[in-house]
Amino acid sequence: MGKGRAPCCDKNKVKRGPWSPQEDLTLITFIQKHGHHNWRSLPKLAGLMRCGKSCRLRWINYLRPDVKRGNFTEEEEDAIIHFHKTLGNKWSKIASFLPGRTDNEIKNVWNTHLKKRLSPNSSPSSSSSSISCTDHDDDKNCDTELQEERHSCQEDSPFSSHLQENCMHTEPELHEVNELHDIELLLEHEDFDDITSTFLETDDMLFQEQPLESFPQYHHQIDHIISTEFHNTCGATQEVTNEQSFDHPHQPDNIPCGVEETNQEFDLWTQLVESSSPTPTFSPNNDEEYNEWFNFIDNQTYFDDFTLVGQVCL
DNA sequence: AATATTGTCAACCGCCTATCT
DNA sequence: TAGATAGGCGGTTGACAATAT
Repeated sequence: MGKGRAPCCDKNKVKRGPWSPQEDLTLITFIQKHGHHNWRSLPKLAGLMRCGKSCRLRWINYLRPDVKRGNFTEEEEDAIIHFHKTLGNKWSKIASFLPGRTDNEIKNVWNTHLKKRLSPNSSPSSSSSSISCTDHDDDKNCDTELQEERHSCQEDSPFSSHLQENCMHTEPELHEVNELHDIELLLEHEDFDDITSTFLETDDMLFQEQPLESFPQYHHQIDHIISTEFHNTCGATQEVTNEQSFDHPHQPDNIPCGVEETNQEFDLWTQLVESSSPTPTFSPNNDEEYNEWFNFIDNQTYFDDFTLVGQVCL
């Protein structure tokens, strides 16, 4: 091997730059159908001319169903400032306290807004440099402080109550909701609005049932995606929920089908993907059709045997 | 109205770490 | 145990939009 690492992919053969709607749809559809066991091989299997890393990034930062969109609330910004004091530029760790927010997004917000907000008379680095654990090689201390932070979050949080709830994860999170029972529990919770408002835009409809018949032109494709083939792909011995084909934020990579990943299973996954019918290609004829389909996909976060039971908005 | 400047954020780069063989 | 590989992370870039001149 030559000096340095081999590139993860041949840069001459992969597309770069902004993702097209068509590519987004292809990626979403593929992951909905097969999950993602191996980012490197995923683009090839999905028929995308993209680097695996690019697919992963696009999925995690933009397409993943539980990504929260929209402006940061004051509570979230305060949280970022607070945790940045403790953790420094550990964006992924800070993101673990803010459900639905990605490290990339938090980093951008810090660099574009918060740094300036704090900087009029004090240098941006001063806040973090004063904390011992910002040293990158001191992760043990950081982890200790992180745990203390989580602990303090339960007792004496500097933030509002609903942020505490997010931090504590005591209530069912939306990305965990795939049972009507859970939804009912959520709806019954007295602070339901507070809880959901941290995940959803205010005007988003929760758990809005959307009949497949509304999209006759895509009925066949949709039906195909959520067909029993999904279950077959995941293996017959496991009780499978479609939720499990998605990333769970800030936890180890989701293992489709809820099984421990082994190489054998990865090989099996690859074989199944290759042997299964190709991921449907979507060719909306116009913007309207595209938007219709894309919105529908947005709403198709969780399925339960062909029945749409929940929505996590983008 | 045209141009320059500034702000925003998605995407890329390259390094580090964990895991596998 | 060492080398290879994939995933993850933080820093940076560049395209585009918004605002100022």
